[in-house]
Amino acid sequence: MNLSDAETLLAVVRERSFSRAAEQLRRTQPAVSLAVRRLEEACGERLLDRSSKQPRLTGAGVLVTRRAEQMLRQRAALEHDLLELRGLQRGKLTVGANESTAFFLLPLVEAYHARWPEVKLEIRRSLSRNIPAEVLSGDLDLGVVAYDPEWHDLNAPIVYRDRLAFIVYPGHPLAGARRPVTLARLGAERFIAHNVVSPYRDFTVSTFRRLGVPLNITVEMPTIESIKQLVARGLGVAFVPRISAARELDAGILHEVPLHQFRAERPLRLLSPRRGVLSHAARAFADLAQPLAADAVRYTKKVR
Amino acid sequence: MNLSDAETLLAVVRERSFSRAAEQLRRTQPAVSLAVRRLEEACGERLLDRSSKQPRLTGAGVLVTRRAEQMLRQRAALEHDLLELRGLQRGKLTVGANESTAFFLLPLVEAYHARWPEVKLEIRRSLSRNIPAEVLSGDLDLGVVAYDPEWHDLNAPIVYRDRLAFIVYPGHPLAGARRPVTLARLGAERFIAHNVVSPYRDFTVSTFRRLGVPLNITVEMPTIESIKQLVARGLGVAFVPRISAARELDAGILHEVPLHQFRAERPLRLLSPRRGVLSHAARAFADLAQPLAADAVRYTKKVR
DNA sequence: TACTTTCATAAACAATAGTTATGATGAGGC
DNA sequence: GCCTCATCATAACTATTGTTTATGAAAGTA
Repeated sequence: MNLSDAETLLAVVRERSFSRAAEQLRRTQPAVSLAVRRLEEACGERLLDRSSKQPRLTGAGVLVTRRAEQMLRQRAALEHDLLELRGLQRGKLTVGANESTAFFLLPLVEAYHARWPEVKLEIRRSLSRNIPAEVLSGDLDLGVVAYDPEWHDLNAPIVYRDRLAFIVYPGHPLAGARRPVTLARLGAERFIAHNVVSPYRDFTVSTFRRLGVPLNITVEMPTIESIKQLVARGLGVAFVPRISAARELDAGILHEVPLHQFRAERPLRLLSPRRGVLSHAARAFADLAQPLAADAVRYTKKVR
Repeated sequence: MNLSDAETLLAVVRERSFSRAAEQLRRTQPAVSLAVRRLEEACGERLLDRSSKQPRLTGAGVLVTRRAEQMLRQRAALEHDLLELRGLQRGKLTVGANESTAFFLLPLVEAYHARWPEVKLEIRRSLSRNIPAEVLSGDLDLGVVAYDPEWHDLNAPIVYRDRLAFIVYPGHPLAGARRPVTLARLGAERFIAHNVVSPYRDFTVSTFRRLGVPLNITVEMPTIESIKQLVARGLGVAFVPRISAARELDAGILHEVPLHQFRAERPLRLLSPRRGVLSHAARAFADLAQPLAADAVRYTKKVR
């Protein structure tokens, strides 16, 4: 059984004539006759009674047309689905990020969702080092990491440059500092740190050690959000990715203090499979990330 | 888009391999590759991501397989429908008859329905003279009439021989008559007649006239059923098709009186289109009518 | 009865799908 | 790290299928 033959049968029924059906389908009349015959042979039943003036459906013909209509409806629905998918009125997109890079995604998610509300966008927390493999395996459509995986089958363009910001609460003695502060002056501070191993944390610990400055970590918290809250309440100071504290810094809830001798800047990269198929939804996300990234780069440069 | 290509895609997804799918479908591997590619070209989307070890469905692929499954399910359902139709577990059959021939159909309907309860059997009352045209036009699948239409495009085999029975109520003076009664003795009877013009009635009226016997019609009734009831209550006598009174005659509610000089026997014919398609349901009905008819013929002959 | 319309059929041609042979690519074993 | 095996892609060729052109048969219509 063949969809185009089914279409032909329906045309014959609709037009009540083989020749008119042929005309409408831009075929010749024998082609229509043969199509109907093919169907009849496939079904082992006569589908049209040609004995009277107008072709009439037989009982079997009624069954066949009913099912054929269903099938063609499915095909039409599929075409519609695909159009939607292409127009991003449908689809699913899973982006992997770890806790700190997730902050970078927030404004992107917002923009993406505003533009294409019908695409289901999922940000999946994942261990930074697993993300490349997950992108490659297809578990993730895209990934955001703070390092270059240097895998030949992954694209990993830089989409953002973030840096660690040293934050304090507004009443802190350093809060108003205009000029960069030396790291040595932080030896007396009580630090609130992330209890997850990350490149940022490693860098911080090793830099302090190198300069012989004591790093006094008094509290460890599982999320950046909780770290910011503690800092805002004056319980300590912290290093956090700047993007993750942007809102609080703007609002004056937290203050950033510029530092000498400490520059923890990491480019964020958007990982996508080089060979695999990027969905329309993923491509749109990447396209959206690019200009936003440019802005972000300019912004961080200006501030720095 | 093509159902067999859709099947191929599903096989690839199921087997997670082009070559295994090919094996299962009794095709070569390139045939499978081409089928998938055809689908992809038809959709304008990649459907399978071949970059990883196992082919993976893309978003578009998920949409396509979902719809393809639906379509194939429809096709399977259609096959099932056709099997049912062929096995008479489904279908519809419309048989045309007029009021008197309908009685002939009663035992047939019973037998047919008992054998194939899933076939919707409709007995449609129709004017006798219209039935041939309705069979030909397809409004009726079959027709039963008491005359030979002699249309070259209708089959009209005799399936039953019925005759007019002269019926009286059990207490009637003629009720017990062993030997045939002459028509002249009926001149004093009060007749209950059908108020519909029919070959039977015409024959009766003209026979009485020819023999100079008065035909005293005191009541006219619209249905045979009502005539029988009046006769049973002793309100008069009547001529009715024997088949229509068979039950009452057997039960002794009515008595048949054999007559001299009066033999109104008409063969009932089953009309079917000679060129058009007979449904399985109709053919089964005709096949059922044939042996039953033979019995009936023997039976009436015996009684006569 | 001749004419017209409609569908069926046959032969030739065109298009499509399938096969064989071979190449590219990546995974796994040594 | 190199080789081998497995898997899918590609190209050329072949087979199959579908379409057209040409014609015939049947039935309705003037």
